[in-house]
Amino acid sequence: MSYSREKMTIDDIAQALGISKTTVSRSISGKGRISEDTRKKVIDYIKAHDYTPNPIARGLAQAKTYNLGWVVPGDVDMSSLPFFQLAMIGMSEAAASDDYDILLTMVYDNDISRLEKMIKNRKVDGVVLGRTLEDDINIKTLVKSGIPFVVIGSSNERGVIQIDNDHINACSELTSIIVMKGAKKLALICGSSAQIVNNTRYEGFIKGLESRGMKPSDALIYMDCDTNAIIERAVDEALRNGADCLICTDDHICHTALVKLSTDNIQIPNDVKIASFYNSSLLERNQPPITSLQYDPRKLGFEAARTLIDCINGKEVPQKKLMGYEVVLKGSTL
Amino acid sequence: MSYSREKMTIDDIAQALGISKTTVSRSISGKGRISEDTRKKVIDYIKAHDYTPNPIARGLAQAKTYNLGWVVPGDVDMSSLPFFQLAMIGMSEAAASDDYDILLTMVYDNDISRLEKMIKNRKVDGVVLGRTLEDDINIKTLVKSGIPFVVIGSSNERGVIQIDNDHINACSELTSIIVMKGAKKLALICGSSAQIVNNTRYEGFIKGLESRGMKPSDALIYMDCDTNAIIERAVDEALRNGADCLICTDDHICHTALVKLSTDNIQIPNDVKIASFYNSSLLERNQPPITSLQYDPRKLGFEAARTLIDCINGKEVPQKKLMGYEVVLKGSTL
DNA sequence: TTGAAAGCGCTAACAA
DNA sequence: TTGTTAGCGCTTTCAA
Repeated sequence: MSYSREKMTIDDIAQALGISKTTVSRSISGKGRISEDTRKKVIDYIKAHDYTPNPIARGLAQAKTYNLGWVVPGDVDMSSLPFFQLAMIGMSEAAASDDYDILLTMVYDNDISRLEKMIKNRKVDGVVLGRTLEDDINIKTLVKSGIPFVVIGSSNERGVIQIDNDHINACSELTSIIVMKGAKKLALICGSSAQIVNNTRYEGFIKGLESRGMKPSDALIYMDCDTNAIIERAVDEALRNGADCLICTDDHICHTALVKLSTDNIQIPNDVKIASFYNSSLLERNQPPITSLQYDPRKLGFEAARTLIDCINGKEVPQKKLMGYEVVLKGSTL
Repeated sequence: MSYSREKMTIDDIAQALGISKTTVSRSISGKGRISEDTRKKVIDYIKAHDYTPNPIARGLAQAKTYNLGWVVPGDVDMSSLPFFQLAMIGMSEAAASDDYDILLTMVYDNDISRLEKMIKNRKVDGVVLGRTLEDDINIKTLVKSGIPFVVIGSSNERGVIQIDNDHINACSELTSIIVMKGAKKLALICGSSAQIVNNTRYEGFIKGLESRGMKPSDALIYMDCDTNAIIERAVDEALRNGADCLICTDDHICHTALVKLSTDNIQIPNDVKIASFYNSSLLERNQPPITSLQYDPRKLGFEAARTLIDCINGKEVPQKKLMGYEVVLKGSTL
């Protein structure tokens, strides 16, 4: 294969074959009626001469870019990095199979100018938002712009297409199992309630309790554990109040809790059990291994891109799609 | 701000202001001589009406895309995901400040078709390759294509612009310190020699030994520890041969070694010391904490993008740029 | 089934 | 300093 930079155009092909540009264009796109003969002639010529249409020109003519925007927060903690990377890989697979590319944009809590610019510049045909917040300015911006978009996560905003893990049932199931296995006093150590996913996990937790005939008040709930200090304090307090199992909403929290427990010489699972509603490599080598929920971020990204492309092409898509999960029981809740 | 999709063009502005398209274009780009008066008039109008030029059209006219390609392996192990994510964030910062966007491409060991396509489609003005291999097909492809590109990592290929961590000095320094602190028999557990970085780390290790008057043969060297089984065997053998310190070339290896040591009930640092040539969050919560090298992948990405943009603009850039590091001594080598 | 011609929105020679 | 005029490479009416 040669990547000759000297560009062959649709015109060259037309001339070489003694037909018109239009015919060549139609043969390539498959639009409009064309005789099989000429069509084959064109295709063969293209293959033989290794021609690639210029997508920029096509973009100008069709007002399309064949790019999908991928919007991720630029200031997340280390432990959620793999999630975004995997979702991106999934997206890229779905996109590639439809000849779309992924255009990356970073947003920050106090600065979404890059997203605004990407939209105004019309550099993408649609957008996937990698994470949702309560009262999300990114979503508002996207809605207002009228550009097709899909979010990974859930949203209360009207009409937003959502691809999410089935957090409610997953968290509920894990909670329920833990209660069934004998835990009497659960403590939920929950991350920032600004992130919708944490509220969803909270709901699942409650649902799990109730499925076992317990009430929210039977548990110890610590919301908005944003910093390591707050997490440690929550762990402390939970133990003092007689918690026999700590449930962490993500692995960063769980990790911090584990460090705290280890420092205080508290044994798992003998002194207290622990589980996490999200698992990453951070926890996998812990001794004992940590009971947790397992999702597939890659699939999430894949589905988001597929759905977005359908949107762009004007197909009907479901407003919300939930992906599966696995409950992985390990030594930390024996 | 309004994202009105009804597109204003340069023509509309020209007409509204009673001047020509050219003048408008020149006012915006700053190219060519223009009176301050008309220039200001145009700029004001644009601001007042919230006009944004269509980059696709500009791209077609200038044969530029204002996109940088970001090429990453799609099949890496979990532990190196954060590295790529951070490098990407850095890239995106540098790109944004020059009004470039990042276009993502995934490559696989046995399939670089996405990269080839990105190049042939002319969807990017240049490319950053996120990792280098010995005899790298991606690099060969890029060289052949003639497109400007920069690699993160090192390469033996002629004329390739490289941005890399200063692995040699970093690894040498860490090795040297460990010897100085009393280690007599070092074992190097090294990853795949298909990745250039591992060979570079090996070199640094040797250099460190020699700086203390030791010879390579004074150490135990295990190359190509690609799988967990091989790593564990290497650990086993090293200990049997009297190693008093294991040096792992990356944190995945280190992690696996730690699990093995823990299983075998071998105490760190009393029975054996351990250190890693690369550190990620995987290791940070280990007890005892692990001595390791610390780099800044974000800076690496930033520098790569900056350099690439300079390349694209025809500036002279250094063939190779090395970034700093920190040696972080922790309890695992006490 | 095919072609001519206009146009997508911008840039850049060349003139004036 | 400004304007005229061709394009950039492709798609898409409209006619033939």
